[in-house]
Amino acid sequence: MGSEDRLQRITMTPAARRVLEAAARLFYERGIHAVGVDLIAAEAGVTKKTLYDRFGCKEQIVVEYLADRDERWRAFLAGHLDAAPAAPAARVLAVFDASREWAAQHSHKGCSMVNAHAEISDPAHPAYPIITGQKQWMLTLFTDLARDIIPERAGHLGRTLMLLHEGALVAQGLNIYADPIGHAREQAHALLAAT
Amino acid sequence: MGSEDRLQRITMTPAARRVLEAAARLFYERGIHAVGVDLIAAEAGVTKKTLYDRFGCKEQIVVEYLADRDERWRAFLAGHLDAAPAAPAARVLAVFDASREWAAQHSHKGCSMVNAHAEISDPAHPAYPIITGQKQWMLTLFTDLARDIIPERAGHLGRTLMLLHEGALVAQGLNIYADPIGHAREQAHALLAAT
DNA sequence: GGGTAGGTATACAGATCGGTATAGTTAAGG
DNA sequence: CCTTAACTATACCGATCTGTATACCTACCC
Repeated sequence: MGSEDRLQRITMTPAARRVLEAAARLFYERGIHAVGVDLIAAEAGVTKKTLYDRFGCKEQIVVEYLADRDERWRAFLAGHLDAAPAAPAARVLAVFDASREWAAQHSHKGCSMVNAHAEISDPAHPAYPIITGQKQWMLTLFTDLARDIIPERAGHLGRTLMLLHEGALVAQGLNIYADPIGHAREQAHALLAAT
Repeated sequence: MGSEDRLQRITMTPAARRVLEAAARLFYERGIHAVGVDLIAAEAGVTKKTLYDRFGCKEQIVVEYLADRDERWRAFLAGHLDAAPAAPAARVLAVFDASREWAAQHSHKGCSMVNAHAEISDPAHPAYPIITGQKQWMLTLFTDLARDIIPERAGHLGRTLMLLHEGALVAQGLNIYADPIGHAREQAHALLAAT
């Protein structure tokens, strides 16, 4: 949480919000390097001057895009976990349910973090820790949930759930077959039942 | 096979080969849009004119890059499958072994097809069928292998293996934890043993 | 021995890139 | 009433982008 605060601190005026919305849509849909600031400004209905007054540089827009997406996803997931039954296995399945719903709404092209990682190679890039941070956080989450099921093999189970989840996101983005997240959920269910 | 022949047909002179090698390395490492033709030509020790005489346009270099990588991977995998025991389960594990070895050698940043898909949004792009084609081919392979184990649930098992495999490639590329492909192999083994 | 294929070297064209400069507008707040 | 923040509009900068043009070299092959 602290890391996002240090990175993502920008006066979120109405125009800035429109810029971020347009940038998020374009970056996700076409890729980061393929989208220029002129296009972002035009799509946001905003002058380039305003854009640069708010964000300073394109790199900062990228950082805000990923940090915002990360924040929204965590909040979305938290909502699903709060609404889920207390049974440990049900909470694991709630993660997959959240992912399926999220994918249907915002991400038909796979995980934005994975996609961004394909374009951002330099670990010194300010957006880099956001990408790896979310994945580490997800692994920790799965491991924590696994600890309530089989404490002695929490790490092992957590890593397996992570694999199923990431694989499902890729399969969903590349349209390899229908409803891979549902399939992953089913596999997770079988895995937990066998324990 | 037929589709690659139609797409990838370029006179592979020594200079063209050097261009392709440089482009493959740079595209994979830094992303496709982030790498310019001038850099490719310089790294290949070749004039821009030669580059354009061989490939015509940058897009064609991208196509050759992905088609070549796809071809190499399939040949690499075929070698591992040929060397594997005839037992169906062993052949499944051989795929994961091949992936682990391939990743250690050529791909520390995840699957080049998935990464390229993050940058190529347009399905009309000539490289698009190469990307989706490889994933479909892998799903078919897993399903065919699964058919020799439990014919009545081959599709189901094939999709699960695909999930584990894709998830492992992502986890490996993002460095989420150590040796995810080995972990996926282990899970595949447990899955087949339980059948 | 002349044509052709595969090169090198260099210069350039037109578009687009990220980013800046200048000038003016509008609304809120002490 | 005057300042300031948040904007619009437009023009511009230098760098970099994909792609082309011109001229020359060299080996091979019929």
